[in-house]
Amino acid sequence: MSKENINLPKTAFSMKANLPVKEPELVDYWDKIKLYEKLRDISKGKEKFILHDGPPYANGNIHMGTALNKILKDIITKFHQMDEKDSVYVPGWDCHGLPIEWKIEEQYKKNKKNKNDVPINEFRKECRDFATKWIDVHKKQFKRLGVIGDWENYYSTMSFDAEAQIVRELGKFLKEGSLYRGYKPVLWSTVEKTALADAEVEYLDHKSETIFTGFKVKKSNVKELIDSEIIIWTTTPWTIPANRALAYNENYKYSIIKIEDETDFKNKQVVICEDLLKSVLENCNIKKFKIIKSISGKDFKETVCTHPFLEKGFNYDIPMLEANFVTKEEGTGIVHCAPSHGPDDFNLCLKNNIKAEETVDDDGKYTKHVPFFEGIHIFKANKIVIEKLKEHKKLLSNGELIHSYPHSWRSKAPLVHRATPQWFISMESHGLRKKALKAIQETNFYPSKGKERLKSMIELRPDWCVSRQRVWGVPIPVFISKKTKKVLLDDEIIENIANIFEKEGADCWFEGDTQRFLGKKYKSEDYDKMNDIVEVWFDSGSTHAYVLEKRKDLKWPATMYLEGSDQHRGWFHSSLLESCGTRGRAPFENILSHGFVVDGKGHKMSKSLGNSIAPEDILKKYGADILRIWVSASNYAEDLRIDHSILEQHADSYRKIRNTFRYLLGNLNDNFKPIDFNKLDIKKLPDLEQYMLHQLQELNQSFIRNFKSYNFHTLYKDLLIFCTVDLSAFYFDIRKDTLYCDPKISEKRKSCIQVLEIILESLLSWFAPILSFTTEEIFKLINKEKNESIHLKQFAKIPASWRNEKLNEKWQAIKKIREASNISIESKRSEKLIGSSLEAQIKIKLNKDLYEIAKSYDFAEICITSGSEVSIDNNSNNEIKVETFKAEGEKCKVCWKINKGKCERHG
RNA sequence: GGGCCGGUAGCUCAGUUGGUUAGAGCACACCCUUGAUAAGGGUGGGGUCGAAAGUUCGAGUCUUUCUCGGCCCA
Repeated sequence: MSKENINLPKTAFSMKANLPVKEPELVDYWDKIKLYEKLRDISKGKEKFILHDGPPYANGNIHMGTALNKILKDIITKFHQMDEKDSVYVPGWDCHGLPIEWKIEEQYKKNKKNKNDVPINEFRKECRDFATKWIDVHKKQFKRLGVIGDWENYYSTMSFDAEAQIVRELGKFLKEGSLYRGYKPVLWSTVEKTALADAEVEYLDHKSETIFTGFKVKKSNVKELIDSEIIIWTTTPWTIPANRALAYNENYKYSIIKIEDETDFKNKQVVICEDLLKSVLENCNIKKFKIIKSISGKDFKETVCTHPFLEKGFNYDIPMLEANFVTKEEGTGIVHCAPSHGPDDFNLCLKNNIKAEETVDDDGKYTKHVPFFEGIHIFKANKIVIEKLKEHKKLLSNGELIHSYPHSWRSKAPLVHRATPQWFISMESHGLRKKALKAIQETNFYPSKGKERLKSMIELRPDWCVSRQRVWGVPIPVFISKKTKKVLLDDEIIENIANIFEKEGADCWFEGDTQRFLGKKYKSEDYDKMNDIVEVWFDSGSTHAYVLEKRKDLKWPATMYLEGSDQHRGWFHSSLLESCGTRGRAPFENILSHGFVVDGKGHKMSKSLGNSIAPEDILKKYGADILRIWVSASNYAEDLRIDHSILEQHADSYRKIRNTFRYLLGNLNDNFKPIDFNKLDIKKLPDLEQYMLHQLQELNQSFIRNFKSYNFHTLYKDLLIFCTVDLSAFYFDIRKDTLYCDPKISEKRKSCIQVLEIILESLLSWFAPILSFTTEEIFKLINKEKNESIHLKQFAKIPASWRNEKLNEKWQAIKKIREASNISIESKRSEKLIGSSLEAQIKIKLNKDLYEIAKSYDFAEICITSGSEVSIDNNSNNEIKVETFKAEGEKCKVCWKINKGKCERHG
């Protein structure tokens, strides 16, 4: 008999995947058949699963983090879609904000153009065009990853309806009274001339000039303190001119000492925290001194000092105030307070009725409120301050310090705290903090540790500063009365502004007629129009209002928000606050957060380390399905490692899975007839087939459990092990004989084919959310119908009746015997007595219990040998004993089994 | 500098309330197969659980310190 007469596998599904070429074709196919529309059509009326997209910033090519995020979202939406839900995914983009503004400014600089010469709306248009361009690039890149969504009708924070709704949302806070105009120190960049958001700040090493200086006591309840100098240490000498107070800790002890060295401070009494005395004296190189008195921090009560620059016109009182933020970590245990240049200072002074005022202007120059220094830039003031202190014999010591200091992430310029008029949303005035904390309790977090993380941030955060002194954003829609200086509060006006924005976009705020915003009710000449814009976190924090609520295909609240774990402070945070402030609850029911992409060693990716890896390169070399496997196989609750060797491993796994499908398809000759699982009479199937269906049922159980709890790496691992261990090394291997060598009409072979069909259909559906391209390739091969897609299907439904615990126990025993047989066969193989296992004949001796199970099975078939004997062994302690002999006789030309006589099947 | 999270075989991950020689898949080595062949099968080696100290009869699993890494904050 020749090869033509046995049933060898035959399929058009090649082992060479060629994903980088085939995947883009499938992307086109999905476009062509309008997959997204079809999905919506077939899902009408079903329960909605809404994963609301956190908008990426429309700037630059996607990186691994973005790819991870989008693939994870896609996997989840597909899982729910195939679980019979209407799983709608609307991608969105974050468009306003400083980074884009900066890009355009950079272009101006290159072209020697001055931003101030350009009409504001021309500038805004360039920003808008820039964002639009990148949305387009991102869209293509995301689609290439296999992400299915409403790409035609995406949302963006710069669309007119978004800009209008952002105004309405702000209006709600304004009306309520929780949006207020405050005067607070914020981190300010004198280069960009704006306040910066937390996210725009980065901490870099910075060399600061440090000084020890003294404030002379003018009034005190402790007589030894009078005329003593209270010593402070600061790393920002330029804030000395803005000093208004000193802070001490009432729990500390302080020493009054008399300096006896030959210095400017000779015979002066100075005050330093007792525990810091040694280090301060060392730093100031003071050798000779006398301790006059030790006092408690409490004794500073009602003490008043004078300013070191008293003689330069700084003739106001400097009170000493109690503050628990004073620590013994560094300095002198007394902290100088400039309320316009530090949040702690500001709060302490506010509590004690010392108002902050504008001491430094937008450019970083001292204002008229500061005597002597007016007009000097603060970054040039350190030297002058030091010089003048010296001149007035107030400089105890000075030096330099390299420490971590806030910088602008764009310009890298050091930042300063500066009190400016800003708009805030109060955390307390209307119970926002309380509402938000309650909303967190009502939300499910994956992984659960996210809950605590978000909670602790909300508990501690200060009021939300929502204003920015920039151009590219949504204007804060506020008019202030010229006469009363009060904010105009009128719903009609807010709605009027929103309506105009809806039609024309927010650009119209900045030029043209102001009166039309005010309608007929108010006169524009009576009001000042604010020109601040809203910070971008408010934009994206409001997406639930202009996307979830506005679109009929979505629902509010969303089922899930999914982002990187950094968004606990970002989008999760701002969305929570915005929604709790305006609607009293969170805009999401579940939050899933994922870790960061790091290199193979767990280090963050950076250009300087050269350990980055671009999605584009992975797509070119491996294909999106490999990247999708990487996402599925990694534990997103932690950081996700990636490098070429890790991808290589996953590519190997991919080949195993692909080969499993190839075996299935080959034996079915690419002919697939769906089977009604419920009508299948499994009792008519051979024992092994029943067992495989039992396994499939078990796999189905764990599959459902794992996807409902978003445990994808466990889910993927289960599927992979099923392919390699249960199918390839077990079922497929055993059934090769039947499939290849039995006639097509054989019942046994037909049963096996049925089971192969069931396995193929099940695996195809279970792998579809992960291997979106490969499963589609297979699906198209076995489904000749046009315009169809695996992604329009649902998960295979495995009847619970396929579960068979008794049978499972039996097969566990059989597998043990099979293992023992393999070890025995291997020993003969290493002796070169046999090669293939078909050259072997095995004798199996079992204890009574195992014998009862095994006696009715054919172990030649199960162990793929030419013969087997099973007997009971009452005399041994071993439960299983296997002996292997060389099979004797003739090799059948068809099934290659060695028989003493003729082959039973093939003559 | 502070807060939170994490460090189990080369890789990706399991390890229930602390309890027998720490598991799986992949990778690796060797062998077999050449009728799943840019495949398949078998056997096997490999971790003392980031480090140290402690609690305990007993710790990967509890405590402390340290270390490395990540995120957030200053």
